[in-house]
Amino acid sequence: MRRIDLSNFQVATSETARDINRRIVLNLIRTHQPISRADLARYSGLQRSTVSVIAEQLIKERWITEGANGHTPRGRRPTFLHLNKERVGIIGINVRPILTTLALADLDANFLAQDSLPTPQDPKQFVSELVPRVRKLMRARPELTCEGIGVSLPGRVDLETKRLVFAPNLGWKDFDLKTPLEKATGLPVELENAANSCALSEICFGRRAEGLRNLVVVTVSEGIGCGLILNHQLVQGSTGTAGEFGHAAVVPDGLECSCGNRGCWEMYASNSAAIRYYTQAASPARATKRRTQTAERTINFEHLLRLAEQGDSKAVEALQQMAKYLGMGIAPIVAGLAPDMIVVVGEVTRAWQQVGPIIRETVKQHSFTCAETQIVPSDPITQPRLRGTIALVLLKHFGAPAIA
Amino acid sequence: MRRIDLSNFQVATSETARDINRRIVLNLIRTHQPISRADLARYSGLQRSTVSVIAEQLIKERWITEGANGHTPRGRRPTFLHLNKERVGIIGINVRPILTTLALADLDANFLAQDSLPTPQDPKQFVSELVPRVRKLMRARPELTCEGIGVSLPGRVDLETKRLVFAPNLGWKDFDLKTPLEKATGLPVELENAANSCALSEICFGRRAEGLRNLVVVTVSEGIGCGLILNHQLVQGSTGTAGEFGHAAVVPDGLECSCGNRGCWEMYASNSAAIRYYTQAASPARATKRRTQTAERTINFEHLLRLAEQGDSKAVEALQQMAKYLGMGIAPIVAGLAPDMIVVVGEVTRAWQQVGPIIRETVKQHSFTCAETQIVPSDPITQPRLRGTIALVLLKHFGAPAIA
DNA sequence: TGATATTAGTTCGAGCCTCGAATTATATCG
DNA sequence: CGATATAATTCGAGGCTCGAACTAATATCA
Repeated sequence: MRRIDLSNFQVATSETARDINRRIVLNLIRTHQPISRADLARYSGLQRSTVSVIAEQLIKERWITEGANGHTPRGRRPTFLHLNKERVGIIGINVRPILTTLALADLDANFLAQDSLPTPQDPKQFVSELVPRVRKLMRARPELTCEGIGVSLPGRVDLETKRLVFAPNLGWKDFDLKTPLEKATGLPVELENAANSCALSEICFGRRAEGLRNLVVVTVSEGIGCGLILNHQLVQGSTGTAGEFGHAAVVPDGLECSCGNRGCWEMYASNSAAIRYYTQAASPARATKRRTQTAERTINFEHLLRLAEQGDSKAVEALQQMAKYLGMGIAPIVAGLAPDMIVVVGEVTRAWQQVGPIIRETVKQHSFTCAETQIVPSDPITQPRLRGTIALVLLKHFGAPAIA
Repeated sequence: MRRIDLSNFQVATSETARDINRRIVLNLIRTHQPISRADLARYSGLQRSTVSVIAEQLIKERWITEGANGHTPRGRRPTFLHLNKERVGIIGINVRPILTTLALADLDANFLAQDSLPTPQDPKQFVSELVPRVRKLMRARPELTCEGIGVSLPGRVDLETKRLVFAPNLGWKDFDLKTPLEKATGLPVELENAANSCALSEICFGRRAEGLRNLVVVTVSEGIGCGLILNHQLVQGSTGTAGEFGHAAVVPDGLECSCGNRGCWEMYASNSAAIRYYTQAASPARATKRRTQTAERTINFEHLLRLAEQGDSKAVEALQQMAKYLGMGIAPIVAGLAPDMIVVVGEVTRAWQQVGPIIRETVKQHSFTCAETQIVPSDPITQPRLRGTIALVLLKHFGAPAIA
């Protein structure tokens, strides 16, 4: 039961009921397509007449189209409805420190065209390089009306100003990406943290996680980020910085982190940490802090994974150590939020056969009730970071209406 | 933006708009009373005619009443509306290991009558002792129609079965309190964990926390519990066990906890922990584990607080140690959930002048961005545990409607 | 082959809801 | 007293869902 937010509510008008039911029908079509009007009425509980009117409206607005006829044991054959893939396009942009990928997607969140560019150091230059590529993507399928642009960022976006306020890996500080992108393209732009994007991708399109009420995504790369879906909603916190469990301490008075805190989770369970474990094991005598940092430049995580796959015992041990700390950081999340599922995103999932059992075991040891929480790796094929940006835009039409 | 839950949604009917607007109006009356229809229209954005119809309906159903006339510089005087305190009663029950308190409250969550009883060991006996007292409370103001019973419990309630599944301090195991209480009284019963109740109390009636979007309540007594309000909603987790940050580790391989984990937060920051710190300091030689446990029976936390108030340095140090660990456990919550406010509930708030600054300082040191999160003590006068049970019942009428 | 049963989808009036203009009620001020 | 202003009500227009009645299409069976 939600409390009504008296500082920001929407009253109901005569069209509110339609808005609500239309969104429900649209969602049912998306998840059950192809589906007949009669079945929509059965699934939704609405009258067949009401479904017909809504369907007519959706067809007129070209959100859905009629398809082939279905089969029934007896009686008139149903007309199938399905989402109109020829109507709407969404641009998704996944900004990462080295490479930015972008794509045009249809209503089913299938990618129709993709592109990528090296991420420049300067955010202004980034915008000027990005805009022509966005335009090119839009021209790739000119029959599609572009509904908006979703952007996934390795940082945090201020809830009010929509400015990027914290992106240490990018080196950008307090930059407004939304306004110039909207001006240049004429499309509404939605920004979101990468972990949050992944979380949206999972609950909207995830094979196992779709529709879950409570889900936590843990993105593991140079740092660790968390995307929290609780009560079917993204948790952004008071200023948009929720999810920074990566900077919660797992080792009291441990290693100093760039955030100023000591013993942060991401100092022990990130890709960088695994590399540190490896180099320390490989050359224990020289394992001072300085040495470690220079070593990080010579071996990267990709390399480490390959070594582990080849059976290099030091690499395997480094991954196991990383997995143990991943589990130790996930444990309090399981205890505190009791999500239905935790999805791990990142290169480390490639070694899930070795890493997964250790994470699960550590969580089991360190958390109070994890019986119900599944811990699974994300499928990188689905490109959750990029696909989440599509969800970001689609939720405007498919999400629950803003009411009360 | 919320994703629509396709396994559990409500379509809109012709009455949905009224339901929504009615709840908005009811909330505006509650927070702004006395208030005129014209002002309600201004605050809500609804037409004056619509407000009038809704007000008429609420008056007819005796939720509100017309009061005195107001004053305006010119023009017809407004008729004030306010909640009808003579209409609805709510029974609240706060179950604690030693003492159970219960009260009858009005629509403004003011207590009209209170009662208490020693909590018996046997849950069945508890029900049979409780029921006559509930009936007595209802008879105290026979003109009030009782809307329901809210119960706050030191344990966790399974979301589906509504059974109490985990209440170590009570010694009850998997007990159904709801069904017998509903049968005996004929009233709907809502059960909720005590920390969650406090959280509801704070966002519904709290002086500082009312209406906050993201709030975490930390209840500190023999153990530590957390009530999470995120996006104006209680977070219950997949099975109703969310909030058990008390069983997240703050000390790796630390003291063994009854939950089986090691180094749990509540082993270091609960009242019991403070007592352990005190007894260890008072007789360091005999501070084996066994000794400590027997000592706990001789000194209680109440006693410790009084010693600290009198300036006993060992007692003060014990509280400071407790405060430090409180801060260390709050830090990851601040980092991970970025709430607008953290409210600390428990006896320890009596020593807030000493404890508060240490908590704040520790959190500042150990969390990434706490600039926005206020950390405040709850006011025990407001009886948040008990008042939260009223919120539990009132939210059925004042909460956002279940839609889509 | 034609009657019957069955299912899909449409039509249309009843009833609920909000909106907004017009109207009524009641103040203050010069 | 009349002008002006504010509060509250009245009432028709238009949007919405419901549900009964109706049309359309198909399989079954005598």
